[in-house]
Amino acid sequence: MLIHDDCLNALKHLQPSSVDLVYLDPPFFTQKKHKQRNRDNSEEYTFDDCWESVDSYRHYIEDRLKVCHEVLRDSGSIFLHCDRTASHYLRFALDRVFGTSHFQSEIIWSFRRWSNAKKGLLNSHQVIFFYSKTDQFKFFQMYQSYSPATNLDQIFQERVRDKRGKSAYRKIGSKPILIDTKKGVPLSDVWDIPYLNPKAKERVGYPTQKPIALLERVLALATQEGDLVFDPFCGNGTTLVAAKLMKRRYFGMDLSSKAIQLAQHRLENPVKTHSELLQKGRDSFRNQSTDIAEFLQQINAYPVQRNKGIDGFLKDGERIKPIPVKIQRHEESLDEARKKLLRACKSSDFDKKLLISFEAPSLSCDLKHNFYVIPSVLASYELISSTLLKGTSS
Amino acid sequence: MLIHDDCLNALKHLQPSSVDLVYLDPPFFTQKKHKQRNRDNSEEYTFDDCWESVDSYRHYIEDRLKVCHEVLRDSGSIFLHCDRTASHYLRFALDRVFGTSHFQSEIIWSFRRWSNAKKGLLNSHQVIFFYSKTDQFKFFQMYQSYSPATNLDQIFQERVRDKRGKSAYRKIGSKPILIDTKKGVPLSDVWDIPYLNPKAKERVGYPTQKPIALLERVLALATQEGDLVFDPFCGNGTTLVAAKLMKRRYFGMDLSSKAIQLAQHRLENPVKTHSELLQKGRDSFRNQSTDIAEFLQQINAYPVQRNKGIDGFLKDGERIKPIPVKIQRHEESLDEARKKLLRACKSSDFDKKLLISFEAPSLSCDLKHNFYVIPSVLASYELISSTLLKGTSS
DNA sequence: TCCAGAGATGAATCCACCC
DNA sequence: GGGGTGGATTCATCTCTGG
Repeated sequence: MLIHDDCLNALKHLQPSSVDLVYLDPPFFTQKKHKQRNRDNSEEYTFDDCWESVDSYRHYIEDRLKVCHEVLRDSGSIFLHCDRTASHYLRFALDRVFGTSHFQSEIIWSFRRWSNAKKGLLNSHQVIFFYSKTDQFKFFQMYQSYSPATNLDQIFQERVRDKRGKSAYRKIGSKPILIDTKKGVPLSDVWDIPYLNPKAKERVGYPTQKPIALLERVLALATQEGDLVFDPFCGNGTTLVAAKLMKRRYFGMDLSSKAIQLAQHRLENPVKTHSELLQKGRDSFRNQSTDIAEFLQQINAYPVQRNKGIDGFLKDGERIKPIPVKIQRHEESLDEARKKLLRACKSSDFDKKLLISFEAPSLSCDLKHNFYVIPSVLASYELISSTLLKGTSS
Repeated sequence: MLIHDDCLNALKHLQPSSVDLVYLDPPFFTQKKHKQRNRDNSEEYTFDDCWESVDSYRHYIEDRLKVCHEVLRDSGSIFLHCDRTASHYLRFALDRVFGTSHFQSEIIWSFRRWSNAKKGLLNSHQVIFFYSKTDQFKFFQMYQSYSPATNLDQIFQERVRDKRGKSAYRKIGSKPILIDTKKGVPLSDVWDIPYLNPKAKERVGYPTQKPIALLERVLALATQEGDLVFDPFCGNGTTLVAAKLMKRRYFGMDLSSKAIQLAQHRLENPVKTHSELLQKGRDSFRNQSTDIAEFLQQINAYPVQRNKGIDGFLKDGERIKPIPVKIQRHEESLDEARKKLLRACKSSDFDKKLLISFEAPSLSCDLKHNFYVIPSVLASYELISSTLLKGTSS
């Protein structure tokens, strides 16, 4: 259900104590007008985030939070999305409306972002406050995998306390007792979820669009199938799309009729980016074994992850053009490795190329292609820099 | 320099406008008494974090922030460490004393933690607010490496704007032009720095001890050699130790004489954990190639990272004991793989073991050792679960 | 019914020992 | 002797009990 109205009037359309989850992404008090054009430039979406004063902003928010509180069931929760500009005001308002003791989590949505360097740190997170209406709230624990540094062997061993109260592993004879497989680590409050890619199909051109994956996680934590989800500032309707995909009922409101139209349209044809990054996580792109990574570090090169022919680029401030490096794999012949590197370089104008080989007998150089081969046993930053980096061609 | 006194009196010891960086880690308004014993149980360190009301806490902090503001140079900055309990109050205080426009960053210190599960998300971050005294503040940009998902090839291509103002890659003929090597991505405001390990030598037994690595990053961002660093709640003196190691001058105050003694002692013998984790990052423990990881996922097994003989454990809720799995590598013979798995299992009472082999001709089972070998071409969750997981022994 | 304090808990990490 | 792996330790915890 979608209503074009101020959410202050939500009670005209919703029963009190009927909603299981409120997710809202209100204006952030940026004091700016936000605009963005859609894909074919035919429409411009805007919203206004300018206020007379902090106080008027605070009142505006607090009044609407009160309505949210009223429509929520006792077992319900609210997730409030904010950026750093006014997060403290928003949390204050939540404390007042929901009560300090119903604060559950400060969720950090962390993402990687491309941006020009400014003075200072690159802002790459937003905050989601999670409050429950009462102490008895719906919550479905999720688990994440153990850290790679964890000693899993040991985690599976049963423990007891000895007489002095120290913990020890229970053993029969010399062998420890194994216990049932564990589920993993409870989900942390720092969520690394990629930002909606500028080219993602999921994008509809509305400002501040959130990835569906983020909303899916929120819905999975606090609702079941059939539950009612309410988004009082629904905008382009990401929350509602996520709800629809996950078989929750949904109700959205927005002051902009264009937003409502857009959301309506999205709900009829929900598109979710099938992104490998979103599904498998950033690390799935890491295809280098640690050996290779260490080798690259040794010769002072940047690692490159998504290229079969190039493993890294040599770092050197004085050179204008980077030099691609490939490290021969044990399952590759020297000639195969050579071909892969050349193929990968075909479409660019690298002037020199470097192959590190474990089977080449000595340093060699094919001057026609400016192709250097260095045996891995000799490879060092010093040798490389004296051979390749000195004769700079710009 | 270390002074045993309330930092409200800092001006007795410090000139106004003399300090380059203030880092503080004040009480968090947890309304609890915090204690911890040191390594050999000879000393107990405590501090009190109980307050009459939020207001008294707020005043306490605000008064001390005013002193910090006064001792700071115009080019100086303040980093205020807080947890989620009262971060909004602290930020209000900073806004009032330093001015909203001097807010620079909300830094998220994120870590992995071990704690028993509760209803809700596992709290695993703390917040550091970064404010500058003026707009002209010292800041030394740091860079981190590109995300593995980044297409580095493309980053190195020069870009220009076309007539319509859209950016495009500059090409000569069909080949893109390569530009100078880049420095990396500007440091983000989400910092993943491991929590101080329970067994770390760096630990001195004082509650809430922060890792030196965290402080080093703060100091590197906002100070140079010789600069003066002030910690008004220095506790065990981590900030000062970091300052000393980085050749900054330092000044610490604390209300507890035990803390001052401890800090003094630490400064005389600064110990910093030489941690592989801190140096190389968590991913250095990941020694599995993506192929192996995908294979494990396919057969529904937990990956194990730190073991030459065991690559994973089969997941199954109904079984009592986990079953270790090894996947034969191409550079290993079947017999080597077999031996490695058996050796790794020696000290535990696993009842079944599974080896996935690319050279075994067919499924085989050594009943004496309960050792199963499955050819990799046949390996699937269905086969494995019907062969190994059904006949449960508890 | 609420609060304080005791008791149970669990995985991430460094360390030290062992081949 | 040096890399690998088992073991110990911890709680700006979390939960439960009893007064």
